Amino acid sequence: MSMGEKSAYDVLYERGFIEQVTEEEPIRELLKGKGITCYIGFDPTAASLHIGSLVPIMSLVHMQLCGHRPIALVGGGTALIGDPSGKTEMRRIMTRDEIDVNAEAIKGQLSQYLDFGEGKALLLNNADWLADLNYVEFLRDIGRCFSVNRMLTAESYRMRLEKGLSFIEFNYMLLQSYDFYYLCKQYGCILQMGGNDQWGNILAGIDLTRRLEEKKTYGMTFPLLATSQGHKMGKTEKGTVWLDASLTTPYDYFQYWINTEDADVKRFLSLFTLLPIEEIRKSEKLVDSELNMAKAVLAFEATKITHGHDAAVAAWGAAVNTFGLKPVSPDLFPSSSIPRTHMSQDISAVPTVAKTREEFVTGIPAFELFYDVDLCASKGEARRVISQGGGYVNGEQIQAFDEKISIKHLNENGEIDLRKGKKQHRKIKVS
RNA sequence: GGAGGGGUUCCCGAGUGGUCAAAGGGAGCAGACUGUAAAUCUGCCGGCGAAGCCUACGGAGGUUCAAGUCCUCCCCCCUCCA
Repeated sequence: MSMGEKSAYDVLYERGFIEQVTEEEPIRELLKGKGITCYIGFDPTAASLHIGSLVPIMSLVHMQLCGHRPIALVGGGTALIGDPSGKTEMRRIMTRDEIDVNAEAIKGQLSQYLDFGEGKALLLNNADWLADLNYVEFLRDIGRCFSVNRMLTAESYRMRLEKGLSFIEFNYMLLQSYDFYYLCKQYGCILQMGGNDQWGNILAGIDLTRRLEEKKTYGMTFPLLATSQGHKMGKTEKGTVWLDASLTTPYDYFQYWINTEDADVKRFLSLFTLLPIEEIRKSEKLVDSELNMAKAVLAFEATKITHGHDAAVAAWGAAVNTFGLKPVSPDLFPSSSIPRTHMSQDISAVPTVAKTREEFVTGIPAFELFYDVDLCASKGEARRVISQGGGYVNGEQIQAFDEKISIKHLNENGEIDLRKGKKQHRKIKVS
């Protein structure tokens, strides 16, 4: 490795990934080399990962880029139990089938980010070794290594002792510890990473591995993702932004990032893009329209990583057309592949609904159309929104909620542009 | 197993038998101001609708002209005691 090259630790540190490590110096040394095997677990509690998982995912991406071997562990087995960490109450217990379906979907998603080619990374499911454990054997071999007294002092459990904690959840820590032990033994994994709420579970795994294998292992946690407003972006929050294109379109995904608060731009560029940190640092002093360009770059690069270059370009193009997004100056973020000039009128990324010409001959009341194209969740909401001045056809504010939208609103391309508020567009293609 | 306290609309949380689609806060949506930002202010915030109707307060029954509010049984959660 050449002198100037950054180690994985340096990269993760300077990009703001590291919240806590078990032992800073040894880990720093360890990551200077190559071929370290590390792992992060992903819970298959939903059919798709969401933005909250992006920090762990990106950390694995960096590890791989630095020549290490990440293991992405889908928690098909642990999900059967339910992790109480960071939860204020017990989660619904999921069925085996639900979890299996989710686990498969998540495997596919992780493949978008990591190269699971031979020896480069591993994609495992802990159901493979947890589901068939024998209870008595497990208690004798693993259970004896855990002190209940000590477990009760863990923050994640202490919190739950106020509200109630079931025995099944109390065992989660043992299973996750067993995972680490297992991965260490089978794959030589010596570093477990995860969100900061995983700190207790990670420490427990390190202890177990030392007791059973007499091997030294390490842990690292990431800050839990929140906006500078303190809003969580977790999956239990409203408005979840999924990584699956069918749940959150690339266009909406792009829009999510471009709406980033000013104060978060630099941090998010560091965490969610692969742009060189030196270029990102320069974004700190950007203001006004240049800061918005930085947001465009953030949105573009983040969308590219998740949905690919073409989808990112399409989403960018739609933003240019719809919001008059300015092209990014060539001297800002030179490493970004964001298009720097306007291109042809491609706003295909704006959700489009096909309609027949007949439907518009007599005209359709605006509120019904808003409901129909899914801009509003109910006709009642549509009435309210339009009555309050939040409805637009072709950029013109709609005056009455039952105003008829008809063929006279068609533009030269045979389209009608509907808009709710400032940001939510829907295009109607009439044929 | 015993005693007590709870389960309310997306979340938290108030709720005297009628004036409860249900206070208040948060989230969300829209308007103004802006930079597709934040902050702030304003309006909205179960569904369908012209009035009005329908669906909701853990579940099932019951009392009543009328029940989130009373009774019975069941389910779940919490606290203390065993």
